[in-house]
Amino acid sequence: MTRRLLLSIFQTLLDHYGPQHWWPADSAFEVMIGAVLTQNTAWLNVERALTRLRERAVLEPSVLAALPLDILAEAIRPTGYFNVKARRLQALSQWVCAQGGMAALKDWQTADLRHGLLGVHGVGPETADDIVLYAFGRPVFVIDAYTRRLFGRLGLSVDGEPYETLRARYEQALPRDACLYNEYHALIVVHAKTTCRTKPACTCCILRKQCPAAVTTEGMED
DNA sequence: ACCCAGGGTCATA
DNA sequence: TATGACCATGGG
Repeated sequence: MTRRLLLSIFQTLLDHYGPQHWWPADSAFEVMIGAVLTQNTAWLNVERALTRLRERAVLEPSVLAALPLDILAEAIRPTGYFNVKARRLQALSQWVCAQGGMAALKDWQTADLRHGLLGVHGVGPETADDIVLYAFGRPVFVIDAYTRRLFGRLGLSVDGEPYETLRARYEQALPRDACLYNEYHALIVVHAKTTCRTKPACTCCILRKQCPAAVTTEGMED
């Protein structure tokens, strides 16, 4: 696993798509809410739900923590899984309040933040890392389905590797830089949304140069 | 009509 | 530990 290769891939994506300035939100707490709402859900629908929450003036830990579940579920209806996510948002909001609010959480160590978030119902590894990186600006490398697919195609991982294995490997290979991880994950997502989903894409996209497998699979694509 | 989207939990073997 | 069912709306 070469740092050079990972940085070269990053540079190619950055040159092509430009800085993404993630996460799109007005506050750290809104990042947390968005992270839960976007679970297996298109971001457009998350924006609709966030707008509805804003209209109802409930985008605050103490308010959300006490909001009746049916009201909350109705507000986030556009994201799908609204009953499930209503409970998750409430659990997360109650946890934030119990820890003394967002300001108190900003003093926590990165590992404690991660561990604490993972203890909240409905917050798994990816959602926790989205929050740690994009709400608190800590250097954790987020692994999502796009990351798995891209790095898999580039020959940097194999199918079925556990989340922690991948995260540890990429964090070890790259400098521990929150700004780098921020842009890298955002660029992977943007790239995935604007490129082919079904083909071994590195043979037909801007990352062709960096893809060792492109040599062996060359000619198989149209 | 189909597939999938910036996942996670829970029950089962 | 490893699958599978389930959650559910909206866009292409």
